[in-house]
Amino acid sequence: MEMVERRTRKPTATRLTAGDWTAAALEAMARGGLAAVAVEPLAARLGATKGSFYWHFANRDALIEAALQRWETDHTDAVIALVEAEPDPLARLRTLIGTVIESTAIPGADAIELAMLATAGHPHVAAALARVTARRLAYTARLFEDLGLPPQEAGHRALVAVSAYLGHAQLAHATPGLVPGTPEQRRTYVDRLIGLVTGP
Amino acid sequence: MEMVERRTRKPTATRLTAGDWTAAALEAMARGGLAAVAVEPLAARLGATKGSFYWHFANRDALIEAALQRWETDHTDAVIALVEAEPDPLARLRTLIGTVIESTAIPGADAIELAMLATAGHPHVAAALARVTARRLAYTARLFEDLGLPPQEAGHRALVAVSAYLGHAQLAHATPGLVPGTPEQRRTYVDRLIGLVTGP
DNA sequence: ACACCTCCATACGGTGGCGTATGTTCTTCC
DNA sequence: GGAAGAACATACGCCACCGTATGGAGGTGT
Repeated sequence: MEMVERRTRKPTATRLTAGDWTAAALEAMARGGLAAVAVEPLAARLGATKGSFYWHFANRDALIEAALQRWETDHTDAVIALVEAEPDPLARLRTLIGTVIESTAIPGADAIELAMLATAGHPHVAAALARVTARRLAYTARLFEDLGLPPQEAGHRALVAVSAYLGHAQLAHATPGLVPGTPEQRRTYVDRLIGLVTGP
Repeated sequence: MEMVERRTRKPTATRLTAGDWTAAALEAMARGGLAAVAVEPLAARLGATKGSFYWHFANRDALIEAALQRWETDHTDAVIALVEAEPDPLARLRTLIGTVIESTAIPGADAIELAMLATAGHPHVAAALARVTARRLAYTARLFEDLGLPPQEAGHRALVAVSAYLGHAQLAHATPGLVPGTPEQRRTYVDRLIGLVTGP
């Protein structure tokens, strides 16, 4: 809600790059969804005008596409890299589930993801979402296979696990009170969830 | 973009009721989300004008509130009533999970629900969603308690089950190709899901 | 059959966002 | 240090939607 300071933002940064716009677009998307990725509000937030934007991008859709691509590459492999550091398959699965469930408790951590799910009707969003989800499912299924499960069984459990994460993210966002609130409650819940998806 | 035919729609239906507007609002919400619940498009779709709408409702928000309330009362107890017809707790759980997962395979069946999750930021939507979700969780937890599980354990499994449903609905909507496609695949998946959430 | 109330159409002003056209400043490079 | 181009500002027309104001068509009772 900054009031005046229009021309006194940063000592540098009089000029903007395309990356500044995509970053602002992702930030806006995290707060207000895809609808908040609007040229003029973004320009106001960046202390610029549309004239700048339409030099860097052809139109709003081009910005959305660029922002999604950036998110996809930046964010997708982060968790996988973290998980891959664990030694054995079971520890990797624990780390994976624990990390993603814990992320739902951090306000705004999954905001972009939820915004994308909320706008799955948009072509670019649907495409990005499909790629990321496919990779997640494949990776999770591979973890179950490493645990010794046959492919179909591993696929089913991966689907349950990913669904449980997505649903949990939804619940944590839409109805925070109905989800484990304290870190300990989350820990025991995560343990129980892991126990169920790795059950006999 | 209809050109003329303004007064030649249905033989009857010259006058509209508030219920007609809420029904149209829910239909629009199922197709295009909350943003599609717009007064003028709805009026055009109903063959009327805004003059009619603003006689029945104070503003757009009042329509949204009425539509949500109608959905909440109409749709909430439907599944529960169906499930409650089953004899024993395990059969109820099977029917519940089978029904809701199967509903994700029917195109547009969960559209309103997904639209609401997509717009959980809206106050009325958040409130309706919280009420419905709370009742679902409580009911599902009660099913697990009827299976002989202690309250906390039942609550955890209910959370897993509801999350798995919500996540599955998201996946089925956003990335239909990554979810069991044929009825048989769904059946075996549902069996496996039930087996996991009812596991030891 | 006439006044009345209900229900609706028409017309209007306002807002917020998109995209374009054109001028303006800053940079860079010779 | 001046021209060329890059990066931006300004101003405009356009569209979609919200909400209001006002008048006019229906029924309805008496």
